[in-house]
Amino acid sequence: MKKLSYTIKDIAVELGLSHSTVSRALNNHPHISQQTKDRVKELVEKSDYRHNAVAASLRNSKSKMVGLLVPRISMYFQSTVITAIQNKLHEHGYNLMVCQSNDSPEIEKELVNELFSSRIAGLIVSTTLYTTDFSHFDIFQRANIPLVFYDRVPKSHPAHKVLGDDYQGGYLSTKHLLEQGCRHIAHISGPLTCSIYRHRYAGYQDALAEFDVPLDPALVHFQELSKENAIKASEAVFALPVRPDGVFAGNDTTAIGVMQHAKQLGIAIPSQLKIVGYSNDPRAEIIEPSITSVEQFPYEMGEQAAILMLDLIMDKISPGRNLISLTTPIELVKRQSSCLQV
Amino acid sequence: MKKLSYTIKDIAVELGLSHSTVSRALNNHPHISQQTKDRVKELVEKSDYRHNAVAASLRNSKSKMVGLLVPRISMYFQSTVITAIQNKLHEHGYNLMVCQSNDSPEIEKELVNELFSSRIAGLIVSTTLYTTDFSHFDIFQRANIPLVFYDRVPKSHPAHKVLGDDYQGGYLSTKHLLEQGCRHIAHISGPLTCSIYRHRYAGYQDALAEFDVPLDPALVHFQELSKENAIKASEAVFALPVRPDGVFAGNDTTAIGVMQHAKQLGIAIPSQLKIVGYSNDPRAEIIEPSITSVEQFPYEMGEQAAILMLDLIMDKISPGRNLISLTTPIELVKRQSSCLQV
DNA sequence: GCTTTCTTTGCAAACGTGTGCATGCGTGAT
DNA sequence: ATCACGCATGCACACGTTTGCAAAGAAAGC
Repeated sequence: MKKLSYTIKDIAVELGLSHSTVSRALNNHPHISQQTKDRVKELVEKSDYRHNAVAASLRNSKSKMVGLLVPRISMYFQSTVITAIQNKLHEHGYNLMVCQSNDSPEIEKELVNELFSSRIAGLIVSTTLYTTDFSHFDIFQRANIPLVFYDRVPKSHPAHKVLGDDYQGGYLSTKHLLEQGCRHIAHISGPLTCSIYRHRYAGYQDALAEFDVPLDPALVHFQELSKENAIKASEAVFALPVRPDGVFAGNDTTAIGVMQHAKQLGIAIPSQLKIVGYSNDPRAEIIEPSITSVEQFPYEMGEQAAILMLDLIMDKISPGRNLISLTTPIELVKRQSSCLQV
Repeated sequence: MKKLSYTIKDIAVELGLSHSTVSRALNNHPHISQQTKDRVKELVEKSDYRHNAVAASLRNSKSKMVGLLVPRISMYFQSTVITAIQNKLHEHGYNLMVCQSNDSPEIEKELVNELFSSRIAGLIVSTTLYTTDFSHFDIFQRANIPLVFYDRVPKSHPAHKVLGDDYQGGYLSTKHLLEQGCRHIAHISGPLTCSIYRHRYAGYQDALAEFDVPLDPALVHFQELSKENAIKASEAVFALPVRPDGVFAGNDTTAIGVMQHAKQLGIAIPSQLKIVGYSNDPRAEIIEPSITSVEQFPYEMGEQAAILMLDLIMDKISPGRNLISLTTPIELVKRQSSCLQV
């Protein structure tokens, strides 16, 4: 009980065996007698010996760790996805190494290399808002290590993807506002370098076109979705000669910011202004009036990404050229902010 | 460009050097000529070689990975702490392996062993609600691997700790309600197996005593802090012959549940009932009326835990005897739910 | 009793990196 | 010419585990 670390050699000498026998006993190798296995496992149980995953990983060139690279851990959507991924991986004996890029492409690139250094079994990624060059991820594909993108995915980069139906989210939100009578719908969303915002914008455009409502560039804002930016954009659109009667926001933080600003201006919601947010943040149903939002089912999305990753690791998927792209459905949750009657 | 993994040997033969020279060149060893270092680094730059942290970790018995074990990732408090820890560790070249126990002591024990298996440089833990036996953590101390608990910490187990001032939080919350005139203050909180709830309860008791208000056992509920449980406890206390005029809730989810239930009963807030929550969840300031809550500064707490961990790893602060216990202050954020005037 | 077969175990190499020690080379002093 | 010395590099082993192969012993068939 005085050593700092114990190895299979220690228990081998203790039992008068070779370390190979101990290794095989612990791995339930069929050529080892039951008696020996029992002796080994009994001693291991009551000792401070713990399997050294580092040594095993080196020897096998196999790892039980999956990397996860996200822009920010503490956003509601992301932390729920992480929860799901962690639970699902743990079910299958895998661990998770979590890194955050803080939406900086430089940090992202650095972390990709660090994660590769750790010889992880696979990498799951949601990119930064500004990642347009995806070549730093290619090392994983060249090394034949599974790589799965989710939510924020590369534009035209060949890779496995799990994504929400952002086009449909944008389309349904805008259509809903149009059906509620809105004709001047502002769109305050994130930078178009990012896949999800491009798709939502496309849905917004198509819905407008369907209702023969012309797109007014003055009503469209794209920037990082902070509360401050939300208020700035809000000030801009409410200063226009024709005030908007609807807002489709890129997330719920923005929707909340717009709503609070509108309240200050004395604009009645939903009668004078209707608002739709995105992601169905817990705050959306708590605020008054409650905010209509697009549910993305982040837990299910995380599970899908994890399952896809596990399948890729286990080689259950033909390793050839077939790239998998899963789209998880969204659901428009209608609340008071956009409907006179709910 | 056809191999799957490259090693220092590959670039050694490419340059006509030995792998030891390459290793030393990459580590900036002083005995290697600048010319050789440049040649090595140039080739490494343009190749697919990446340092193998697994092999280095085995050779050095040193790791650049810190483990984090939390009950649930996606709670606001925890995900903020994780964000802080990850950022701080990354500043110093360390990575983070995140596991969640889902508040199950069995899973926690299992994960502690898995984390040890990965030969992490240190472990940061917030325990489950029900962990009363902490012996599964001892292996880290016996192996001289830094171990830091935060928030939910062991009762009388010798270990480094970073904790919020839960006693003060409980005391100030209750005192505030008393000062606002409440005399029948319900306390709906988490299981007393968990340190933080014990401390908050002690603060609650002391504040009551200070105002000569007797503790009414019927007003005190301890269970897992879900919304469902909040409503159940709420129903119980509002069915009492003397209705409570104040509620000190163990978290904001509970405070929200109580508030919504009270609204349904037609109880006016804050005039007939005053409510204080805990953790200052983003929802607390958004709901109407906004909820008074205890800010725990989770980002600062995470940073402190990470800094302490890094100090332990680097300085090897004599890990046996001097146990460090840091208490981060709290702040009562007064809002409409508890004050007639704000 | 001898050979074959099966069961159980040990030996030694390998994974990729880091490092103590030895080695070789060039320079300058004696 | 010899020696000492500093500099740059190579050799070989170690970290702890897994695994192909060999081997020893027992059981079984002739």
